[in-house]
Amino acid sequence: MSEGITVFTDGASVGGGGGPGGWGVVVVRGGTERSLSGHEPETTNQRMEILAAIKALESVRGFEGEITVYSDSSYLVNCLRRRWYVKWLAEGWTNSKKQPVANRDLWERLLAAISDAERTGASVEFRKVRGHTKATHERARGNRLADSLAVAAKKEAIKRFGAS
Amino acid sequence: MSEGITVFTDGASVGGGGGPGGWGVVVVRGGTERSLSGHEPETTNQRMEILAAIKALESVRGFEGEITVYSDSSYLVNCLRRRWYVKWLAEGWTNSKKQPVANRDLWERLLAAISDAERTGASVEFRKVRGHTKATHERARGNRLADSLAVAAKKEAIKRFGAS
RNA sequence: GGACACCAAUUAAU
DNA sequence: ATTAATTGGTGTCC
Repeated sequence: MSEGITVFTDGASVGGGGGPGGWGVVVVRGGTERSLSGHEPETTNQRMEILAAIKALESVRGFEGEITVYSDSSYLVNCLRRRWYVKWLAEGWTNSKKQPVANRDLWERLLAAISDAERTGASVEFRKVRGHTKATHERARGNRLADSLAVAAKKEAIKRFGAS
Repeated sequence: MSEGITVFTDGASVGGGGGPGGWGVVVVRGGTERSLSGHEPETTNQRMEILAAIKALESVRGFEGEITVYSDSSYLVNCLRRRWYVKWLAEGWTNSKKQPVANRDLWERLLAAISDAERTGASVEFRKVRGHTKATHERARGNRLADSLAVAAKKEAIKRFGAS
């Protein structure tokens, strides 16, 4: 029987606004855990949250089964669960204020990654987790791990590219 | 030639949140040092930091020359250096979260004190110092002195008005 | 108006 | 070293 994959993602950036940032991903499959992370010289917290999800899906490409992605970003999770993107696609990538949707490049990559996964036999579900919880259940632990990776990656970015 | 004035300010309060608190100011002018302090029965650390700066400027009223105010409060220093107050004034004293700006009464007194000093021929500059440093340079020493005064004043407040 | 993140600093408590 | 309280900022959407 095909066990599903559980993924935890998180992003971090200096100042929340423009600056160095990092992302972290923890992939749990069966009893094993894999983690990835990366950084960027100039980004935002939101971009890192989206990029983490993209990297997560790209890292499990070809998997046939259920993929559950946990994130503490309502920005990311609501886009998928509440299907904001449907409206964005229909309206030519403008939001409810008629402004261009931010981070369109990453949203498009993410939607493509999801489509790709589903085309090859996976199902993808996004779920919200509370960030910064002291709880001990797996979701909380996974989120903390992803957070650690993101923060470490962000620090690496600061070291390489200079602080804000 | 007119030597500048250097001022060190600090505030302290019980619990960081509401409680008794105190402030301390050290004024260095030429070779001489003057210090002031005071306390309040119910205040916050932030209010004490602002009040210390107000008291400092009021204590050198009429001075014509450069006044440098050192504080370890980024709350205080950022407001002045990053000109948060310009936005607050323009937006009717609401912050970026559309909430009323906290401690408006003290900010207004401080801005008035600065205007007053500049109107009478002084220039005022705020600078950040790291708090609780063991360094030996003058800024660190001044900050420690101001800190001692603030803490002593806070203790006096506790004695007079009861602990938290 | 609502929501979730990201970040900064200070102050304290043990 | 960790937990908790205050203040401030930006990123984004509905």
